[in-house]
Amino acid sequence: MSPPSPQPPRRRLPRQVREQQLLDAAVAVFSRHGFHLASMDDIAEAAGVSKPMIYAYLGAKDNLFIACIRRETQRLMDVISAAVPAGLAPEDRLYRGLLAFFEFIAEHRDGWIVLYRQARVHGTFAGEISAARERTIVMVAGLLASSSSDEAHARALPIAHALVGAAEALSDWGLEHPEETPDALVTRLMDVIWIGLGQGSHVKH
Amino acid sequence: MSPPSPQPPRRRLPRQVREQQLLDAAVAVFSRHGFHLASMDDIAEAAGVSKPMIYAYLGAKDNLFIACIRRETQRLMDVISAAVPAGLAPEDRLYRGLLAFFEFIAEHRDGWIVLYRQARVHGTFAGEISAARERTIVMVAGLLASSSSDEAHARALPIAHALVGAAEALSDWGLEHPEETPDALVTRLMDVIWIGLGQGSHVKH
DNA sequence: TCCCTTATCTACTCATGAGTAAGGTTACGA
DNA sequence: TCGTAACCTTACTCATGAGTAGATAAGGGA
Repeated sequence: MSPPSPQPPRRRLPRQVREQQLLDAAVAVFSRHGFHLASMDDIAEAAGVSKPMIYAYLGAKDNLFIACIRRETQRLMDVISAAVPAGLAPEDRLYRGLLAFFEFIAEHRDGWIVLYRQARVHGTFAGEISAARERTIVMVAGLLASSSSDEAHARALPIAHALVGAAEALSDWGLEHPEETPDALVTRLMDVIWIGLGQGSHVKH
Repeated sequence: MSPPSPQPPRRRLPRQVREQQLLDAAVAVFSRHGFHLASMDDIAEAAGVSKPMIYAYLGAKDNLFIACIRRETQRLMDVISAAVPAGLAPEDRLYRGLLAFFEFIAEHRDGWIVLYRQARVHGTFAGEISAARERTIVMVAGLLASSSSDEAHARALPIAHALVGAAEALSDWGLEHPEETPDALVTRLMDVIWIGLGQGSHVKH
């Protein structure tokens, strides 16, 4: 009998590469199982590496999770910022921002939404997310307010909250309907918030 | 010196009363710490009772959590159903439904939203919540669709998702702004979804 | 060729918290 | 008054999983 194949050959990789692999694995596992049910062993296994590596590179579980959140929020922010150039009409800016958002979600299918919701729930990480979320909402409020006065902004804030909530919920729905393009999602949402349901006989058919 | 008061006199209570106390305590603790960080000991202590009581009355942790969700969703459903009598115009039905929702949240301040989000996140309980949530959404879609044809209903569904998401997000915002009455919240939301932001110069000031 | 730094592993420790066994105590009915 | 059933407790067991100590190997530079 052949001796049990001694070791699967350990490939040494430069730190930065391994780190990204670890984050990829962590995002996947956290999304699937949730923060608490995801064990460090699971993540290590998913990354094809042993547990102490994670501690060496990304630190304890909390840190690892925060690192995931940071990387993913940053990606989302970058995508949206890039999609909304200054100097467009509010309607267009809103449209493009929403489109970028829905496209991002569609690309990250499983990962993003779940990870995001995880983070909102646990008090430990809520700060991390609410900061990013709050920035988004303020930005959206900026798009909505016609004048740049403080008062206009204050009036727009709760509406921005509602709008962001609507976009999140709609992207949830979109995940269950893969045939729905991001563009179609934006149109649905814009129809409601820009035109309003009161026009004509509610939802047209 | 007085001998240490031997025991705080144990009050024996009938099962049904104790059960409700346990659920109250569980909702409070789950809301504050989240499902996983809430220990059965915490809950027992909050209820002023020892751990095995929980197991005797409500069963294991999962069961206890589901019992919390069931009781609280039922309460919300009851409140909303009662607030939306048949035979009103869609706009009024929508208005009253939303009002009931915001009022419920305001009354349950800490408890509801957090508990609810918990449940949405964990795969184990997601089914429990999505059923209730789906029912709500279908109901809202019914309010929105002008005709009762299947097609009209299908068109209204994603909008209902967005609307429910918006209401949830707005109630989050409302919790941070206690001076905001439920009625004011409904008005803000109705202004957006019924009239639309495109009218006039976006958000008025 | 031989270091020596960096990457990586195996094999633990130890706290926490779910769940339980077995027994004490109170109230109510006969 | 005396059971007896329902209520309630103390004091455990035991699995799980976070985090770590210490050894091993790979590969680039001298």
